[in-house]
Amino acid sequence: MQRRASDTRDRIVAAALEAFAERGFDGARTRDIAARAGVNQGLITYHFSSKEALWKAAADRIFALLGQEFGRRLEALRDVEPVARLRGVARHFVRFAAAHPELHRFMVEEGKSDGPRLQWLVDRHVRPLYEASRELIEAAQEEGALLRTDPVHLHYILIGAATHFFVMAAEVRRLTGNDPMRKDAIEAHADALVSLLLGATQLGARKRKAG
Amino acid sequence: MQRRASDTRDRIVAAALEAFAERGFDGARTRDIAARAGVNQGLITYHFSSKEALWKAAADRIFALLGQEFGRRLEALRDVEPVARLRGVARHFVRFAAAHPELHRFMVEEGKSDGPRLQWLVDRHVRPLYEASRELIEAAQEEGALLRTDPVHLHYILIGAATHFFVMAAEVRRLTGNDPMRKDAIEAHADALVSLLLGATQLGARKRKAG
DNA sequence: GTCTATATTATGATAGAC
DNA sequence: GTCTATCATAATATAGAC
Repeated sequence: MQRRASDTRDRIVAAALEAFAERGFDGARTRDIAARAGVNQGLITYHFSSKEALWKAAADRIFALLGQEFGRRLEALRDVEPVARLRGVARHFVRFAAAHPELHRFMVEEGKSDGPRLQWLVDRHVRPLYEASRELIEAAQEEGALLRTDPVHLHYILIGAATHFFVMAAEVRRLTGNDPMRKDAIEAHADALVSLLLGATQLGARKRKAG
Repeated sequence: MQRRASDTRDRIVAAALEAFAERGFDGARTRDIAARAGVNQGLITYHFSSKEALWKAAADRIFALLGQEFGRRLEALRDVEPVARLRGVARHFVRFAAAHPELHRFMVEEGKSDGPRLQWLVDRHVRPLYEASRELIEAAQEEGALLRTDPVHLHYILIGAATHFFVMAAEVRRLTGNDPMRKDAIEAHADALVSLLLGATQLGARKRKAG
């Protein structure tokens, strides 16, 4: 019984995440979410008291997955030098963006205009990730391997560059006829991003710290 | 009379563009658009037969502005070498993204999921711009100044990197306390992007002009 | 826990006064 | 051209059967 309820809750949250990412908070319809989850609309009010509570559960779900993935990744990369660590994180981030474009669609929906939902998101999820990102960036900058600019610019450049191709997957498909979610396309995108960010500075901005 | 009607029409379209960019097609309310334009809701149906027609007028408005701006820019840069041309266009693109974040918010709203509106957008506005972008990229690649990857990756990397910082302006403000739309922030963002993209040195990228 | 109603509100579009 | 008033529909949230 409790097991079954938990499954239902989970299916609703997963469906809600998709819907909120695709159409935004206002655009998403609870009836549509219920239909995607294969349950009745009344159940949403039962498991979550309101649309906003459901939205928060959806946000928590995808950020939990992100944190889990990158916690593992950072753990594995703990002992390598900062540049290789940033390279590994950037590549992993591209793969995550391709596997879960709903995260970035969700974020763009809310990050555009201010309001209580954005405030909640920034306080609860965005700020910790931003601090971690900034640490990676600053460490790479101290090694002389990364452009010395205010990390906030590099942070948003990295996110935008890594995710836009997948966020706009439908446009890419219509424009090119190819699927951006194909494995080779994902890896090509990661290659390009990492090269631009860390690898291909022709004029020698890169400086090795030690051997 | 006709002059006044034209003004009203224009105010409605401008308000609609903001609303559609912020909340998407479904999220935007015609009553809210009317309020922003300072007119009655009934007038929208008078000037535009439907919400969708208003949406198309809003898209045409912002893409006309973009085409106008970049037509001028490309004209001015016609005789310079491809690398400098791409550099100039990229810098100008960052400034445009800061001045008109509504374009990219609007595009993300529609580019996420397929449908008749996206099809209309791609056929009418996106494809011509993509072809022009690809020409610039390929010319710079032939000079050996730009990473040799499928231009589609560089195109979306460029757009994402240039615009995300401004698309997410509200998040940036909450996160950092600073306004990404300030002139120095815009130029710093453009500097960072151009440096990463074309491998320019941190210091003298802007001083070197044609020749 | 899950469903079938239904209450209440807000939406896009219309009709008609001025 | 612009407004007020209203229709028909669809939204979230609620009530209550099972």
